[in-house]
Amino acid sequence: VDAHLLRTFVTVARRGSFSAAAAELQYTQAAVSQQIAALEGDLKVTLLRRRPVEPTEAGARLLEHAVPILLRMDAALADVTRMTAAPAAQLTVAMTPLAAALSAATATLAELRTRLPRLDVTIRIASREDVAESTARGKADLGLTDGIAAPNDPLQLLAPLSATGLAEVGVSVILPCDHPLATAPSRIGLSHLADARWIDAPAVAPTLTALRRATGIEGFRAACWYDGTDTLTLFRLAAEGHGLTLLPAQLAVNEPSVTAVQVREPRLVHRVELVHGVLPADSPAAAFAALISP
Amino acid sequence: VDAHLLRTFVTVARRGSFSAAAAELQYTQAAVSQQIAALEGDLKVTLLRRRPVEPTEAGARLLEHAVPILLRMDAALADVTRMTAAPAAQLTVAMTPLAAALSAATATLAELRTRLPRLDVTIRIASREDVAESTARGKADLGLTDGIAAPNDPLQLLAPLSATGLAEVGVSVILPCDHPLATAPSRIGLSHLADARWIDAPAVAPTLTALRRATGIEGFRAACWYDGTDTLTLFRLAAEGHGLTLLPAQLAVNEPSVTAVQVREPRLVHRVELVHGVLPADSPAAAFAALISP
DNA sequence: GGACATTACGTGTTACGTAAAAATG
DNA sequence: CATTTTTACGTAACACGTAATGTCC
Repeated sequence: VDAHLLRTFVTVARRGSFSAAAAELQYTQAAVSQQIAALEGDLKVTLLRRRPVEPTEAGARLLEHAVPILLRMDAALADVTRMTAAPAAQLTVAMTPLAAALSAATATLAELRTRLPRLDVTIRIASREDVAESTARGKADLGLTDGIAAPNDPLQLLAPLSATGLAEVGVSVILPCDHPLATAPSRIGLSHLADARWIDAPAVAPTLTALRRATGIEGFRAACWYDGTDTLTLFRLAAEGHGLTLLPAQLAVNEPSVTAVQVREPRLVHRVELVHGVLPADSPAAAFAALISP
Repeated sequence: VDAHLLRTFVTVARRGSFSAAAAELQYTQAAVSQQIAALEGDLKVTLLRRRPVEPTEAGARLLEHAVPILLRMDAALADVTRMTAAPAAQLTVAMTPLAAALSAATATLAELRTRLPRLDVTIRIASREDVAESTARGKADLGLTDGIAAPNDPLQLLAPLSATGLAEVGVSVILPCDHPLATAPSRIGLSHLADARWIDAPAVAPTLTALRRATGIEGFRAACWYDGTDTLTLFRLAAEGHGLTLLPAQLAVNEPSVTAVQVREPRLVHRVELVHGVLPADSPAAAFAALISP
């Protein structure tokens, strides 16, 4: 039961093919076959059905563990090596679209760029998963992520990272201007909207799963899916009545086709957090964190 | 960067000795030395100071990752093998003292014992860490743990386990009868007590850390530590004025020397959760879970 | 000097690649 | 029949044990 057997198992399951996994991992097909056989022999369970290659029930269960394990091993490696690595002349910050919009991060990075001209600053806008994963794996020095939560509650992140809260703003329901509720009282309870049509836009807005968890209400079923990261597109979908979505009011002020109605109950905030592994002293990453966190 | 290098590293760090770790892991001292050398070579960092053997800064950081990684690997192994293993004639349930007191678990187990006389039922009372860990590792089939949280909020468990809430009761401050607050209004706000003397009894009562997290208030400093698992002893310590503690009121009714004053604010509950990995259908564990959960 | 960690060296196992066989659609 | 996985086998690397050497209280 070795770690890199898990890695090839995960790769085979993801790619759905022994040969493809072998190519990705720089192995022979035969080697991959042997590794899977060894793993199945150790556990005395069939993990994959062949032709087509897909995980069995036991394999699926193992995947649920293996993916976080491998992520954490990469994080451990990145964390430890970062402690000794020379302070790089490079700073990569990954952030979700809303984290960028709701924090002073991009402005602070611009400031840092002028103050340290020799520093190579890179910004990566990505989904929440990508931000957490690339920060944990050390592909980014810092991450900025967002989500909804009760006031002062930290976000629940999957990856093993330190986190500090940066900002909290109220959340609002984005409605088409001609929606019946748009002219209603300026604040609204979410419980009345659990049965409405919602847009699931996990890369931009809070996920509906997070919404259910934060409110404790089932419902919030998706009528429309949007996998992109563009806020404008999301507004247009909302304006055209494809469903509701939850965004900070300040983002909607310049959008004439939609109205933002603040959520009164339950008490929720849209929260931005800075996440990071080890921050070596005197590193650009530590400088940025110090600039942005107070 | 192999998993079992991590295992020997953790063992060496815990035991504080290469030879002791070698004895525990059934290796030669030389083998352990080589493994640590290999790990340090891979990471290009010194992980341990020798004589005395203690982790360096980098080593300490690695430990923070390594321990959960190894726990999760054991959990993965236990989970997958449990899916195929024959339904055992044995049922081991680990629980914290308060989980036992606040749930019908022991009664249900007694019932199960009479209904399935051939079943070998074992109860293990242990600390929260032990319950979580032994359940994750498969040493126990099920665990019952407790803690304080906001109403309907799940407990935050470290181990990778499924959890279902079983019970929630109000929390009360346990005071000596002659305490000034004992005769005061029957409900009290916790914020007034942040600066009081508290007893840290992590195995029985909620940990003070959990208290700070749940209330968002710093403070709750310990004036007295109790590592045991006995509720009566904790009551005596509270009665003698060594400090306050937080327990469900119903446990104090038969204790003449202490009074329980319910906590009014913030809204907190003492919550009991059933935790488990995979529950094979038709297993005694699944039967118990079905009996106790609705 | 004694306990403990490291280095040196020999050996058995393992893990991979090449190549041939089997299986599946 | 072609593509993909499995099996067979040779080789090279590795990881461990034994034993000798080094090092710190």
